[in-house]
Amino acid sequence: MATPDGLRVTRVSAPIRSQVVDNIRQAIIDRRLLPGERLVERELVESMGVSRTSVREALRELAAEGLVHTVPNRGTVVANVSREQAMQLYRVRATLEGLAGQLFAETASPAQRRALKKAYDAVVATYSKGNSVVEVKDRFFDVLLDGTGNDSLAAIARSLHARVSVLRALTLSVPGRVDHSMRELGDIMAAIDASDGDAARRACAHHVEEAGRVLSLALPS
Amino acid sequence: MATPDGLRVTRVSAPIRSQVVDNIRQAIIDRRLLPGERLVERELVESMGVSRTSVREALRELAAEGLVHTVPNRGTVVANVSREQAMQLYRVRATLEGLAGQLFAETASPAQRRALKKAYDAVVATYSKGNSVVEVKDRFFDVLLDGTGNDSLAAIARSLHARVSVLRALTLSVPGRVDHSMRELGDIMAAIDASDGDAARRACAHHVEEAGRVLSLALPS
DNA sequence: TTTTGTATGATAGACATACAATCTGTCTGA
DNA sequence: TCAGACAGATTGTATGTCTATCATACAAAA
Repeated sequence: MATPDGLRVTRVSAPIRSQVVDNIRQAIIDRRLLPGERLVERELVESMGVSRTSVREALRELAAEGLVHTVPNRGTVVANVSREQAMQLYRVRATLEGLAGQLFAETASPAQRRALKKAYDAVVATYSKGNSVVEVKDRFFDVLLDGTGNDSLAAIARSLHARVSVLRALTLSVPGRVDHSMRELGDIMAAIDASDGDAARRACAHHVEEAGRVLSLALPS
Repeated sequence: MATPDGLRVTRVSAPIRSQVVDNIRQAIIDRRLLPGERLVERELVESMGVSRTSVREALRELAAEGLVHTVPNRGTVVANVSREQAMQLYRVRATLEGLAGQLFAETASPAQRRALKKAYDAVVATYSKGNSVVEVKDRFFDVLLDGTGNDSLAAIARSLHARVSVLRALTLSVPGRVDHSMRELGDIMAAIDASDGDAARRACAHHVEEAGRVLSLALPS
């Protein structure tokens, strides 16, 4: 039977616990919850108006994602990414986003390329105005990951991105970083425009590696 | 105060929940639980002798790992890896294990290299006897991951490995695959012996890609 | 003064129970 | 035949209880 995607019914009632997961995850990514901050079950229960069951199950999910740490009998805290761990994560991210860039350059559809170009233009426009490029750059990489045709890769890359997002404030505070970053983004765009998979891979990997390098300078060792 | 590490008390009792996680995860990896099989909470409660709370929290962790799927109001099943998803996962694995091989070749200590050589010899010996090389080969890659010095990479690679392990029976059933596999392993070992990071990366990636290619032939499309 | 012992409070870990919500069949009656 | 009602099974959520562990404070002893 032909079932057009347009008719597909999205599940209306998401479990409460997944809303709890999303709330806490977003709060961590947005730095409303800072590394090391305790996530006391009772407080979460009260502030979110759900049962302890839902809160605990949500915390298990987040722990498995690596966004929080649970110490037996002591509770859960927002994961604190050490300097060394940050370097490790950036190394993995560089490799994976390199793969993402390559796949996009090699396989993305015209529509996906147009979407990426649009996202890129938004980054440039925001940069020109002197505003923070954080959101638009996230959007750019979101589009890029979607265009890889590899959902597993996208999911893993996004997960890693979330885990290091707690450090993002540091990266951006480094003077001159944003300018370099823009140039690297331009290189990525150029390689993709040329459908040069190998160049796209190198450009994406380089972009993340540079961010990691800058971060290592800004991080308290 | 000098506190020798030898006196440190390791946590005796892991949380029951994590034992439940380990049990189910191992059962999935060992194919005692097959893809699609339902994980009914009540049955798990009875068979493992723990409360429903512990079982549910364990299932949340496994779901976050991607080893099981939870459909709201319908329950949890062992994750079924589609052909396409398998290809995606192998692509990511190839990249990550390539990175692992490179890091090992470039940074592993002499002791770690000896351990890897030992694991390699065990694979060869088992192969010569005509026995299944599954376990010894897992051991080989375990040692390799440990020697990368990148725990984050090791954790992610192991997680991916677990997710595709449900398909392993298929890969091994392909005639001639084991011989090819042994040759690829030899290439990896040679590159690492030569401390040639780039060659090790290519050899490791190639090994996984070949496994994926063979799998794609064996998989019901 | 420093160390050791003890009390206490806060919190998580685990369990049992209860009930609501949802899905999956089966059965019924038009 | 088939829509709809119905029952059973299972998950989703909430709640109360008890225990284990940790942090802290403070008293007692050396």
